[in-house]
Amino acid sequence: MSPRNSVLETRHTRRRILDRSLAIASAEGLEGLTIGRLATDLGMSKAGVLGHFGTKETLQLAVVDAAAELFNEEVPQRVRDVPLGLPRLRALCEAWVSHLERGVLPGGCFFTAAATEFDGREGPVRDAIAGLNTLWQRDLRLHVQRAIAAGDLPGDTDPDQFIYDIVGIMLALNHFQQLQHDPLATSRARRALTRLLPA
Amino acid sequence: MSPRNSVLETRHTRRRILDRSLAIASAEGLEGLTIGRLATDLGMSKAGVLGHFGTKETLQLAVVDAAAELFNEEVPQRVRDVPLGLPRLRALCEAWVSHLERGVLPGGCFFTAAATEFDGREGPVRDAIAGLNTLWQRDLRLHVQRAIAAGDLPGDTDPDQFIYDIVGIMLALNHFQQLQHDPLATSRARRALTRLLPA
DNA sequence: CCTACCGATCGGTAGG
DNA sequence: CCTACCGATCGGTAGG
Repeated sequence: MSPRNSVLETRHTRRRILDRSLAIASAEGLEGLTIGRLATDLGMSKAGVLGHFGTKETLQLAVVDAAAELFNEEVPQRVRDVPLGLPRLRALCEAWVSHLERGVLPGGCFFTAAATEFDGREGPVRDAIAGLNTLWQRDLRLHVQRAIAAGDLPGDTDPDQFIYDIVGIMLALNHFQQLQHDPLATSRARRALTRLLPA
Repeated sequence: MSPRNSVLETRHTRRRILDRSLAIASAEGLEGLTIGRLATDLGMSKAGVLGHFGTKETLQLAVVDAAAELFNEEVPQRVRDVPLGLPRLRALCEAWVSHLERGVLPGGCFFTAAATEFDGREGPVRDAIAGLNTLWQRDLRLHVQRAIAAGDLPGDTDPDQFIYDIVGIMLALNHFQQLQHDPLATSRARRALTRLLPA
């Protein structure tokens, strides 16, 4: 990578590249993220950037990973002390809304952008995005099932239908926020979630 | 354009370009739609393609227009005989689901793809997408308001919240269909809509 | 980490 | 509608 830099500095540079990549990719997509643009933004050479990842696809995979890590810190980690089942499910959704409300990434939800961009393609990047999506939905389903078992949700609740509804609410939030700049988007999301998740 | 072709042939070529563009753009995005790719697919030269539009941006705007026209034929036009208010709203949503179910475009909903791709940018293409979105939602709102006035929806219904919910259901349909290839996506959408729109 | 390249492709133009 | 170009940028490599 760099014959002059220490391991620590190398790691720090990699982090800088990934942070900038997340910001760019959330707004312009994982293809709009070009090595040249990244190099200019960071005041580096293209070869310097690419040296950390080898190929653009490896960079894209690293960015997807970094996005998953960020989401994990922003949502599940923040509510890990909340009791399992319905309370946890409610807390997860609220943390999710709050994450989008705070505009952590300039282009809104990274995974919505990446999923829409790559759902019509093939390859490891698409697979990584779809896989993380599946994992997250499996996690949500677990809490829905627990809530049903505890009697906090009606016994005839269809867990997958329930997750479908939650995902729809979150996709709509991102949509109204990013495309229409609608300041009421988050309160609409919260209202829809309150209706879905009884107190 | 073409000194050898008649006006009719020219119009036909333009139509061919737009049809192919819609297919490409729904799957690969409006940026992934390149002049060279389009020319190869259609067995034309790049200059031949570009001659119909002048610039790529003009082509993109024409594609957005063509997508709006297609959606109009596929959804509102098909249910224009259904009584206004709740019946019409239900028919519109069903035609919308059916449009996505039939996979009219290979990449799913053009506007979901285009909106996600351009919501972080500026310029006439973004404005066109956002404008059409606003128009369509205004149309939906009209029917919601009529349904409320007719007593077919509760008097305390918030029209914008209602539209938010519908949009979420449709976005989730496209999401589960395109990313997860979930064959149950359409039936989930219909179930969610049935719950929202009383019979 | 850099400079200095490479072939391929981008959007677009000139001229017929 | 075509051929034949243009400069700019793409991802990527060689070599230090």
